[in-house]
Amino acid sequence: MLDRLGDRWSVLVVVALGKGAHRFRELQRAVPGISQRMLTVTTRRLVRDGLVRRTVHDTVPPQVEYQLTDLGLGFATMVDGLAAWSREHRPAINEARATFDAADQSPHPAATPTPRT
Amino acid sequence: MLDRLGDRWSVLVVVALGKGAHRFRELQRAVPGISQRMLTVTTRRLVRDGLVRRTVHDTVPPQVEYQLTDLGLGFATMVDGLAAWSREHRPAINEARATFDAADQSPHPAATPTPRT
DNA sequence: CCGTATCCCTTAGGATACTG
DNA sequence: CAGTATCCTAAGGGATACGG
Repeated sequence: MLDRLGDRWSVLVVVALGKGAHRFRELQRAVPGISQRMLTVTTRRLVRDGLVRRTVHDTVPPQVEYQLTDLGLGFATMVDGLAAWSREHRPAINEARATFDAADQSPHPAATPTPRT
Repeated sequence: MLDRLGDRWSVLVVVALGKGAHRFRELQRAVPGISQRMLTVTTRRLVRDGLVRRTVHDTVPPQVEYQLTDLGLGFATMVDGLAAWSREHRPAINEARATFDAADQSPHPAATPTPRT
């Protein structure tokens, strides 16, 4: 499944569905920036992997509902763990990036005695 | 960091470094299939994010060592959790895929039975 | 409303060659 | 050994238009 993680949209859709079942349009609004095409592609992939169940209500205006399966729920839980970790450590990462970027943007200052503090 | 997860090579490199420090070439061998270019790109990204520390030993044949920082170690732990989960559930996912694939390949047995081999 | 199919552009990333 | 730079192809993904 590490390859499914490599799929940015899949992760976001799973997170969105973790908050409850959604219809197609709802889901699109719940995942800002996703195009109609990618929503279709992503949902199909998730359904195929057994992480999401797709229910079609054959009403007058077509209505399709997407919800996590037990498997998908487990996956969502794992992803939430990752998300929590990333939130917790984002500051540290941002600091590391800032330090790194500052470092190689001053290639040749007369004296750069490792400016610390 | 969810975007770093979306980076397949980053994950694999972190996992490899989770087993100990490595030199450039060693790392390349430890991550089957990665090209020299992607190894460079990936390691730089990880160093920038503060997940990996890069140590240059200025010996006659250049020698560079990569190792996880504490931050990287925490990340590696999370990823291991994911990997464990995926291993545990791979059978279920494969079954779901097989079922799905079998389902939409026999839509209408009456005519045009989708000549497959 | 819920998709599917087409066009098209941007990017990831492999192969290769060269420097320190 | 450890990269860096260049080239080039394939895949990802947005915009749009059409079918059920």
